[in-house]
Amino acid sequence: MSVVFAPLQLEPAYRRVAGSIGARILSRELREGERLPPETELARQFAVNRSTVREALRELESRGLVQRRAGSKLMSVARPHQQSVAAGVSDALLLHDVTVRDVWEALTILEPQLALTAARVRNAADLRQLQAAIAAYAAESADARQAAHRVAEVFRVLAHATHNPVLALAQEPLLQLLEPSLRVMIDKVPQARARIATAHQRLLETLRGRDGAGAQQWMARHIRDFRRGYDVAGIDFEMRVNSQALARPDPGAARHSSPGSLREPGT
Amino acid sequence: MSVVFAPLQLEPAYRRVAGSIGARILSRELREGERLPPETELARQFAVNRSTVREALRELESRGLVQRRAGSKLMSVARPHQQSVAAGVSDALLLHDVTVRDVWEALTILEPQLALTAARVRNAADLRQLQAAIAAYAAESADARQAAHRVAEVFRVLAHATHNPVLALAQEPLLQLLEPSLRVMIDKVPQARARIATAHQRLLETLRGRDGAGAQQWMARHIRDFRRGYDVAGIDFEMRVNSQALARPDPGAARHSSPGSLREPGT
DNA sequence: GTTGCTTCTTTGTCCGACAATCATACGATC
DNA sequence: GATCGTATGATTGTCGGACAAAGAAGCAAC
Repeated sequence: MSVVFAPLQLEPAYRRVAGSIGARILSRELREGERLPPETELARQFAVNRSTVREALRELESRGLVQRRAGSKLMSVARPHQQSVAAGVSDALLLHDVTVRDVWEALTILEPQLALTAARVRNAADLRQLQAAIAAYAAESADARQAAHRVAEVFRVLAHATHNPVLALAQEPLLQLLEPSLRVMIDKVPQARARIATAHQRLLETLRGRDGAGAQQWMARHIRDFRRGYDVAGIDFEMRVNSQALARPDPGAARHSSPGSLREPGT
Repeated sequence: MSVVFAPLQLEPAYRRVAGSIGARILSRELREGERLPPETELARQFAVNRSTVREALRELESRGLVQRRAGSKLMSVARPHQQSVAAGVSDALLLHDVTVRDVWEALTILEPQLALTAARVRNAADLRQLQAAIAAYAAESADARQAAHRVAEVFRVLAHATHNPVLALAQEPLLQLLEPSLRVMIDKVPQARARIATAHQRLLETLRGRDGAGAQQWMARHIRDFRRGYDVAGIDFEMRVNSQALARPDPGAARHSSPGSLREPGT
């Protein structure tokens, strides 16, 4: 074993095609919304078969870099959607045996800081959105599934209020992993709903008053409450997060206040 | 517009095939390492053409759910690799116009908490890894590119020491986005290397002594130093993070101490 | 034990084909 | 003039078949 060679790797054509197109999108040479040539044309340009192009397109599609706009046949360049990216992260974490404790601990670390930041930089529109999201939670008290979803939605709006896409995207997988167990907790612990509502109100007040420290504290308490609720509900903290019912916000539904784009164009 | 219908969406076959296989992996019905049947066999079972199966496989492949093991032709079930998942997140953030400030702010929020947690739960092996990573940085003082990479590596080891895959995976995109600008900073600011080395030493000491508060403080200072370095280097904080030279840890290289699996089997 | 050969399997890629669907243009109808 | 129906062309989704290249496995030869 004195002479060693690096394993030379010839990538298959479909991956090189995907890489080539992907690189152009990443470098912004192809802009968002721009339409890709038809498959036959791509095949001609790359001098490969259409089947090869199609395999490449499937890869780009699942990376969220290209997308078919509703009612159109041609692919167009897209920016990966927050929730689909987060779904990939959730899947990965799921398969890596993440426990409820792991998710809860991450929330403990992230959310209070997030609330603190939001309290500092939030604007009037953020406040309105937060109020709306909180009201939506308060209005929905029947279905535990819905309620859990609304709680997650409040977190989303809060993250959005930080005006930092990095934070919003870092949080999203946590919410997706949290929701299933949260649903069970809300279902089993009667007093949970009221306690959550109270926390929401306090958060809204502190954000309104730009009271960073207060927001931080109330968020910390909010998250700590989750843990107590889990204990009462008899949810094992060391259990792997539930794979069955992963909460994926419906990508086709634009009716929520949830931000589809990570950052609004005007900022 | 009184009568409305939901748009009925018939998914194409290749996506249903991918979904079907993917669901079985997610539900752990197919276990990691298990080999998938050959494409022709899959085509037979799903009663579709092999081309269709191949398109489905490309999607699963790019989601990291299946993988070809070195020197094997058959696909085998895999767990998405931390760094490939994070690369997807990085791409998304890049295209969403994330600025250096956004990344730095997220680091400010996440890293001190991460250090605090690591100081609490780290074990002897973590300490050794951290020491090794820090030594690797100290040894490499020529190439700014290498140096930036080693700094990121220290962060990775630290996150690993929290024994929480969620935190490790949340951090990874930040590191990938940070590295290019960090490289420039280290290159342009002579005193940066020494300051980083000092921070590393303090971090190591505090972790050794399980001094959570100390670790938190030194990490906060470490990150704050980055900002000062950026100012000195004349890096515009409002600039979009550099797309060209995204730092992707070489996936084929297992020589680092960096954890390939998010969670070690024994935990 | 290594080397060389053969056979089989499986993938990567190609070619050609066709129905279904969308875009567009052009009349026909009210 | 606006709406509808229809013809036409472009494009995708899917299919069938084909073949070279590369591992895998077995077996013989050295």
